[in-house]
Amino acid sequence: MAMVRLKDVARHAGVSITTVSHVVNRTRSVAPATRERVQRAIAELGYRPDSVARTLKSNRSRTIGMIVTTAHNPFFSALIRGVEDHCFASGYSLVLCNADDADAKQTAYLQTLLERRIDGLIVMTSRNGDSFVEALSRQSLPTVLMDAAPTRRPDLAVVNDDSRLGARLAIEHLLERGLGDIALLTGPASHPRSQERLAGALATLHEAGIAPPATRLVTTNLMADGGHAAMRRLLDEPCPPQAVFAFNDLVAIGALRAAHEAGLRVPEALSIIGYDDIEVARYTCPALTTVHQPIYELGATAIAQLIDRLEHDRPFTPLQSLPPRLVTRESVIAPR
Amino acid sequence: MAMVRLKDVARHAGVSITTVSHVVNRTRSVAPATRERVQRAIAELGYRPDSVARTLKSNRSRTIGMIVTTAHNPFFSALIRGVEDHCFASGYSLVLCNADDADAKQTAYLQTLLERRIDGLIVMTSRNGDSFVEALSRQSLPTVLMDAAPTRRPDLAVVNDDSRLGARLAIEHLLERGLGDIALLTGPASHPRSQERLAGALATLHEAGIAPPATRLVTTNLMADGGHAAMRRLLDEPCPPQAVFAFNDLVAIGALRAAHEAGLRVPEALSIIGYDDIEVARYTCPALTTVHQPIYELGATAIAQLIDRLEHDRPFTPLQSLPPRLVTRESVIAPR
DNA sequence: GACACTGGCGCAAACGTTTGCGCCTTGCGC
DNA sequence: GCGCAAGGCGCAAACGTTTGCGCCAGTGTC
Repeated sequence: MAMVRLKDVARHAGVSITTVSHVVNRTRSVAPATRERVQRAIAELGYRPDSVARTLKSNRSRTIGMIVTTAHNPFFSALIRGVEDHCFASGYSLVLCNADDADAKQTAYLQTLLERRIDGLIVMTSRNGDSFVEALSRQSLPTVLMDAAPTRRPDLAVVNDDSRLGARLAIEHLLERGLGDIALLTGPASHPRSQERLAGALATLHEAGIAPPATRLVTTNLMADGGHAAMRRLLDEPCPPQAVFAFNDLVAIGALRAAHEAGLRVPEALSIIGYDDIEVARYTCPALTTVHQPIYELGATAIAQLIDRLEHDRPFTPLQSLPPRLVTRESVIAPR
Repeated sequence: MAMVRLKDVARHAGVSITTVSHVVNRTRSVAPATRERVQRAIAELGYRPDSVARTLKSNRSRTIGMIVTTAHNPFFSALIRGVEDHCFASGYSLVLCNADDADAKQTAYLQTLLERRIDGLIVMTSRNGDSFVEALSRQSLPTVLMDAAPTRRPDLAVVNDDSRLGARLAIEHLLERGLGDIALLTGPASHPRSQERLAGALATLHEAGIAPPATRLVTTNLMADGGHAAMRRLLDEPCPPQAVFAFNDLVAIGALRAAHEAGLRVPEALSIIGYDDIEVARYTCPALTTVHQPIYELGATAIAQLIDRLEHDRPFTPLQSLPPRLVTRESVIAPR
């Protein structure tokens, strides 16, 4: 079925292509009678404007690219969801790219996206490689970085959760419950959020006069298997910790499982607190006490800002940090 | 930074636009000396072809659309991942659309995608609305349906897991363990996979001479909260079942949680089996016995077939059913 | 030495839009 | 009755490619 074009509509309505275009785009006034004739022709023929030709001519694609490191984390589904909803509502399309944190792949994706003339970009990777950052900075492409350090560039914005605060909430909660011997299940050193959480946790402990020994800091891959392995290492030690702060829920779930396998009751023998509040966190046994990130809102904020910039060229807010909050469930021991 | 165009390269290399284009696309022979000159010019200027203009002219966008109902199910992350990886490897881009199973939204997305001249489409929705199916059938757009009934249309292929077999595996496993009183936690009647699983389960039970009463069939929304609610209803009955077959893992996890809350030990007092084998299934306590779907492969198969069709116009295989397999963990009681 | 062929390349017309420029026709003021 | 503004519309040139057609030079054939 051949597509209907502007010229078909024009012929059918007995006007010029120009007029049809102006009717479609409301871009100059057209006599009511003509307009109606054109609109009828559009409806009868089922005309839909070709967005490829539009893009070529007008240099706007109404497409935004999103590069993520997929990490197998349900966290991302919710995030993408937040982005995608808003895109749709504003008539934008989303091109999704899983970059695996591989610098070469990120850069390749960026190239592809540029070739497709995306209007804006959202990047959420745990590590931004050099060649990627460099390639990005050569463009003047409105970009929102998630999980990154703030910058001064006017075409770059950052949207984050306030991980330092989140970590503080977690640690304070444990301390309030009388739990002073806390192990930290961190992420890789290249992961900005992990570093923030680590800094926040350490600062809070420090204020309480606690300086955890090196054995209480275990690096994980931020996935369930990593949490599991880390917890086992901790439990092998002569004197296991009273509590564990896992830097995300997947890690906490792995830790939970390791404790279960070791026959340790949570929270009686060991308290565990997570971070993210992914969907399943409330369904684990025991249900996971965790720091809630406004995941969907994080995505929505990023895209809202981007589209706002594109549509009304409003300047970027350089940094937006959304506050996390504590969700108390069952995996931390009740106060005595 | 203005983009480099074909004409810039042409000027720089002292040849015509035509020649540069042919060098880029390897589409007709060019004298070695000239070719090298052109290639050098391309490298020096950093030329990258504009895929929008290409699409306009050649009517191929190297873009494929994917419409999913996001259902908050980690299942989808893995699936999308499978699709996306293969897309990237073949130089295609993926436009992602969350349609929420809303017919109007699905149709709207389809329109948008058509306007963008996608080359192919992958649809995974639990229910394909009428207006959507009709709009789709008016196009001759190569499309792979996942989770749908096979069709005879040459531009439509279906990729599935063999849910009937999967259900059989689950039920047989329970029967082997001496569990005859089984409740089924199904999905909505509009969900093709659920119907297949239901049919498979019922058939297997029937062969064993068992016909479950209506109270043993509970419909859920295929999410954790639904599984939780369904399980509670079941436990409220005077005589709860010995075993539960949940039609996906999220439902199983909800059920697990409900059993836990009711103080019922799994699997000693109640056996639970799931479906999908999502990442977290192995980390629940007890770890979930479930039917493993080759999720990533499902996605990979769909996209591989689609791209194969687009690139080498190989005809579609109308139906591919990938075999699931049983994964035995801890949530079903051991044989006596 | 005329001829046909071939390899190497360029011209220019598409693809489906958007948009600056400018041409009519009216209507109004004087 | 003339001038002028304004409203209503169309022409044609872009946007950056791909590609059919055809030109030119060089080579081999009889």
